[in-house]
This record gives sequence, structure tokens and C-alpha cells, in this order.
Amino acid sequence: MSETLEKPLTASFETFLGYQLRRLSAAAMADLADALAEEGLSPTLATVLLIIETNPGETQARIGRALSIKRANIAPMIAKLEEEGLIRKSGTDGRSFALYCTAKGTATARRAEKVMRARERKVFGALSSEETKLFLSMIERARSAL
Amino acid sequence: MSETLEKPLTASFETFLGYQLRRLSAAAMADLADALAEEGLSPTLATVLLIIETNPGETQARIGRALSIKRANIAPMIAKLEEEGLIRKSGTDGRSFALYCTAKGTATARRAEKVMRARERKVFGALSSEETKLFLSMIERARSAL
DNA sequence: TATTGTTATACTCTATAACTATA
DNA sequence: TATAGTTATAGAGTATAACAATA
Repeated sequence: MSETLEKPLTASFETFLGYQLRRLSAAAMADLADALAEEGLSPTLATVLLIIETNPGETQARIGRALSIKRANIAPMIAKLEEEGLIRKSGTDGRSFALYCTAKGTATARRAEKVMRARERKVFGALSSEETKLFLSMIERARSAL
Repeated sequence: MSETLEKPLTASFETFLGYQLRRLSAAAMADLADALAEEGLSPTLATVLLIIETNPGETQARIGRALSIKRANIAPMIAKLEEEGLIRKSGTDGRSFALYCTAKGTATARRAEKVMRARERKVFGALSSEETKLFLSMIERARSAL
């Protein structure tokens, strides 16, 4: 255990918000994925389930647009949530379905939301509410520049 | 073009920094990937090339640790950069290699760095230097909570 | 014509496990 | 024993293209 401290490597992108953001986002995602594994959900699947629970009767096209998930990619997610008995489709339109959580899906969504909230507190709990507000406003400004 | 405004869907995670961060990071990544495509590099490959250019003679294990890329994942990246004539390996240790940019690799790294800097300005240029500093400090605090 | 859902396919990034060679 | 590099493999997540059915 000589524990030689490793000389840190330098790089210009270390000072880039884009890079640091990406690193933090990846680490937080992995942490959340671990925590959600006990519910059998990935972070993305959890957001899909939660938004259906909060907005019953919406179509998967609208849900996809709200989460920036393409139709082609959300189709198998919806199929998986249905297979697992978490949501059900109720044909209304002939070419689309109204989506609803089952009782099991609602219970899972509530637990997943608790997990997400707990991780949010764990990672960002040290920030003041002032800082949190500023953080969100900066994210919003950055997104509007894209 | 009746442009009916789509009713926004609600979800508790919309107020989570973790979620907004992920969305911003994904969008910024896609934007950067587009811009780097003309150099034939992905964002991750660009960071690997750049860190080799700034730290000549390092091994891929140390580079991987600096970027949080696993040995198993960085091996094919190094191989690709070498195939394209951007870096070269110089055996030193018997079980590892010192990595160096070729002239072509250095030129590509410089251009890639310009592209990254331009995108950084585009996305985060509206933030004041005070805000940028605070943003970085918040990211650092969040990362230390993981 | 435009939209919805679907399938096929490919790419990027990440993760684990197992192997060889060397320190 | 620990480390470096490599290969195989799997899993998320995302992207485009094409298709049938419906609006």
C-alpha cells in the first residue's frame, strides 16, 4: 500500500462546462441506475412510467416529444412497460393509444419517484435553494442556445 | 400550418437538477458530435486525442483513469486513433506503451480543440464569468457527493 | 399529406469477465 | 499479487430509414 499519488493529467477541456457537465451527468446517471435497479427500471424507463402516471391518457408520441425520445425508440419501452404489467394501452384513435398506469404501475412509479428524489437530495442536497434556482436558470439558458 | 401549441406534460422530475442536467448534457453532446464529425472524431475520441497531445508519453491506463474510461473500453479507442495515424505507441515498459501524437494527430487535436471551444462559447457564452465559476463549483460539490 | 406506431439496423458509450504478459 | 493491455460480450440510449394503417 505505498499509495503513490498519481500525477494528474492536464487538458484544456477540464475547464469546459460542457465536459464537466457530461462527467457529472454520467456519474449521477450511473448512481441513479443502481438505485432504480431494484424496481427493474432504468432511469429513462422510470421517467416514461412517471410521466404516464402524472399524465394519464396521453399517447406515446406526445410522451416521446415531452422527453425528447424518438418514436422509434419509445415503442419498445412502452412495450416493455406493458409486458411487465405497469401500464396498459386503451385504443381510442385507431392509429394511437391512450396510455394508463395499472395499479402495479402506479405503485412502482411512486417508489421510483421516491428513489429519484432521494438521489437528487444526495447529489445536490448541499446546494442552497438560491443556488439550485440559479443552476436551473443557467441550464435553461444553455439549452436555449442549442 | 395551424401550429396548435402542444399542451406541455407535467412531471415531478422536471424540477430535478439531475434530470435537467442529463437533458442539457445529451443535447450539448449531440451538438458537439455533429461539429466534430468533420474531424472524424466523436466527443470521447476527441478528449482522448487531446489529453495525449497535452500529456505526451502517458500510458493508456493512466489516460483512462484521468477520463474515467475503463481499460477495456479505451483499448479500441487507442487502436482506432493509431490506425488513423493520429497517435503512435512507443513501447517502453514491456507491458505498457508511451503514447504520442503524430504531426497529423497534433494538427487534428488543435482543430478539435477549436471546435470544442467554439461550441462551449455557443452554449455557455451567455453566462457571466461569475456564473461560470459558480457553475463549476456546484458541479464539483455535486460530484464529491457521489 | 401528415401522423402514429412499428421494425430493422447501426453507432456511441459503458460494464463485466476472462485471458496473456509483465512488474 | 498487482498491473497493463486485449478481446468478447452485453446493455443502455440514440439515430435514420422504411413500412402499414389511419387522420
